[in-house]
Amino acid sequence: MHYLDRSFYARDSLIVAKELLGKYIVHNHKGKTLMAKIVETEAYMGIEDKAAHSYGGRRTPRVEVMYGPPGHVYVFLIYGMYNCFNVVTGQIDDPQAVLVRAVEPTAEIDQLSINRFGKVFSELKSAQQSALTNGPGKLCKGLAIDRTHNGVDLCNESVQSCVTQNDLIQSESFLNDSIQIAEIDTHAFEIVSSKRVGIDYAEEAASFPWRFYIKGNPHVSVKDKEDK
DNA sequence: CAAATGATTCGCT
DNA sequence: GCGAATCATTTGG
Repeated sequence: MHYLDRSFYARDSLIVAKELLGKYIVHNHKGKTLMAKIVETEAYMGIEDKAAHSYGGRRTPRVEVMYGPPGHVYVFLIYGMYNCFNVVTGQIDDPQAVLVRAVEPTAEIDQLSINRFGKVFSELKSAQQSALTNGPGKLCKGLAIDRTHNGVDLCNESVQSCVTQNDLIQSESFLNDSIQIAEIDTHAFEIVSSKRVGIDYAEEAASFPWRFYIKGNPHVSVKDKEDK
């Protein structure tokens, strides 16, 4: 197993979106290691992508992290109540990102279940069990990711860079709630490309096949007909 | 199954 | 003020 380094993220969003499939989000949170496999992503290509928050070079406080270095987390609030977890890709001042739309729980499933529904997994209705993390808002709730994680560095080197004790304290508290993405296994799978979800306002960009998911995976949020 | 609907906050015009 | 990279629930076939 190894954590992805910054060079992984410093590429075109379309490439990173595909290569993030099968990787694992690892969230060290309140003494537990919440972990889940990425099974569905969407690429947002920045300035020229009408569906992107950074379309046309829009640079507001909300989207500022997208203009920063790759390998950082962009979390935004959607519809007043749900968080969406994104990874900044590309280069500085090229505001691209990948939205993670669905994950498959692989550890601490009771903790994910409690975060989502306040009950352990075995007490959930079967509909709730199968919909635990199959959507961008759902996976954030399950993995305890919210806007406090906006701007967090996925390639955190804070331990190595500590000089003073104060640095160390800060880095430990950072490590207490760190997010990283790991490659753990390399099972083969087929990738389905499809239209992105929820961007009907984006005119011709609404039909670009910039959503990617693992074919046949039961945790994908929206499946194409041929994959049902 | 699919479609309709209400929830609820923030960022921007 | 408006509408959003959503979700749970309800309603109807």
